[in-house]
Amino acid sequence: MTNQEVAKLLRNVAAAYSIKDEKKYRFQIIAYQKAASSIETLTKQLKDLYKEDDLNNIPGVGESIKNHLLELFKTGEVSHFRTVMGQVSQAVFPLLDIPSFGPKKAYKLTEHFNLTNPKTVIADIKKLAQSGQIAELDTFGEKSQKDILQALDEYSKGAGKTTRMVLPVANNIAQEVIKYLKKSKDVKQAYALGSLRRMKSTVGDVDLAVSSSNPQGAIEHFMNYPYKSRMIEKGTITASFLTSGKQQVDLMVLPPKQLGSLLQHFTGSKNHNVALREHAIKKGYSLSEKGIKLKNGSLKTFSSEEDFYNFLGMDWIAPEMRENKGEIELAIKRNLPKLVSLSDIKGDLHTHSNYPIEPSHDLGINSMQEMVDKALDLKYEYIGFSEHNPSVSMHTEKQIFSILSKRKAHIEQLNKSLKNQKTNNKNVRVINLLEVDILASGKIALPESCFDLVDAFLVSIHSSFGMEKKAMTERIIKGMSSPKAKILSHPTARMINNRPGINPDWGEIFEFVAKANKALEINSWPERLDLPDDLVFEAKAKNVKFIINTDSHAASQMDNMFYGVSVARRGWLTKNEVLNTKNDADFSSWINSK
DNA sequence: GCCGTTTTCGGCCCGACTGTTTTCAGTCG
Repeated sequence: MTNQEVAKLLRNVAAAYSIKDEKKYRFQIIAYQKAASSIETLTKQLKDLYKEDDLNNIPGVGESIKNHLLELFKTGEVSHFRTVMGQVSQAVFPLLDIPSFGPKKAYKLTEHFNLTNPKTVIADIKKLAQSGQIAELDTFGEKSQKDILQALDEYSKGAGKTTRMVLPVANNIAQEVIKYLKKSKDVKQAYALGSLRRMKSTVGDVDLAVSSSNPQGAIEHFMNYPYKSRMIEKGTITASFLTSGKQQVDLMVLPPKQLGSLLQHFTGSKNHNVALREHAIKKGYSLSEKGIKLKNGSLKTFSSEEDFYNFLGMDWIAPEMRENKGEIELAIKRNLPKLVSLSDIKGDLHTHSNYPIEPSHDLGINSMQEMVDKALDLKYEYIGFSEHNPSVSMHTEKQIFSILSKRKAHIEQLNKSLKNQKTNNKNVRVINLLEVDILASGKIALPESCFDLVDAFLVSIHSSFGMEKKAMTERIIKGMSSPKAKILSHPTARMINNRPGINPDWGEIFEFVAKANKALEINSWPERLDLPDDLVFEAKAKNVKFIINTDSHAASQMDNMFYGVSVARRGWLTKNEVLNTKNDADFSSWINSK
């Protein structure tokens, strides 16, 4: 059972409790939901923690839920859960992933129409709505019935509560809508907030905030956005619509003097905000998007987010850190890490040119010279070319040696001409790297005779993703043990929304990497963002060093560095832990070290 | 059911919007 599935199970238990008696079980419901969200963000599989007898340190999981989990992994089910969930129709649960359906609505419908089959319940509800029977139900009406059909229709096309966009998709929507918003005289400033501002690897819906002295006017303008498919809601300070691509955009508008609390509130995360408000209660304050309610009941407003945090007795916290992982405590102690930023980056070490290396995977589309020009634009001091190794099955060892010899000479020639061209103190040095597969056996996909034709390897996994934990761990460590292997590229090999990624013992790999003076890559490709931020956070605690790379297959893609830096920031990395913030001389001495 | 820089008992974030009501329940973030 995966963490996702366990989390869903706990949420279902919470839903069953709220159906039974929401008041009576109020705090159990919150506890189960908290445990679910905590389990969802674990970096280790619960099942592994269970095997290692290590279920004691999961936040939100106490004695009671821990014992339920023990029973779950031991026997495959939990008698307490069965009792609680058995009191409602099993047909309730599939409905809970449909937007606008909560426990109460799902229960009322399944109960009244006696729906018991979880496999057909969605189709059953659709038929009932189409035949007009739902509108006749108490507390339902024509509009609710229509809304249900709408929600079911969108759900069938993939719009569930859990579907999420990758960052560039969300970013494009946000920029489009912001550009449109700024055309209105009622819009002073507009910002992208929520998980997009926190740069989470995926975004559920696009949250925007506007400061305006005429919120109604701003909302009207927002609602006239030309590329929307339908309105979801529209109030006096908030509104939402679905874009033509069926992505949800939420807006909140407040006057400029309340912009600080608005930014803070709408950036989240939910867990960060809850923790911040619990902290504020101890001081006698109550926080909301409107400002801070003081003990005497008056509302203090903030035009800047910095002032809002400062008033609570803490430093401003970078949005990427706002996940309630201890950032509030550090902000109070005025001891937050100074996060790495894009301008700290001095080189990109994972790029693919179109140099004819006859690789096992894809080539890039631009020449080395074109990629170098882009590196100069970005004011880098160095760029590493790391095309895939020549295909081992298609070539003899001799042929590979010949290809790599020519490539080495080509790079040396390129460096020579770059040195002579040096202008305006702008120069860049080319580093001769190679991305080499770690085969299932742990062997490197390159003959040893060719090792000296390259300065260093990025090693990576491109096949046999499903290996057992222990075998996978050994494979990676063996692959990284070659003295030339300095960087483990896109370590989990995940593809967001597509492939889950491998499951080795990360703790063991982190220890190896730190001890052997090697580095883990943070891959900036938006569908990868790999190492994922939560594992970066863990690896940092084990003194692992990182390199942020773009994995570009075209010069223009080197701009993706921004996304990788965001992953690093979400993992709380400072400049010291990111090796490609070093100057050329220092970086060179690391990459050539044995 | 969880948790501890006021607590091993007694607390537990805060508000917006809609559809159905005529003061609220349900959902969402």
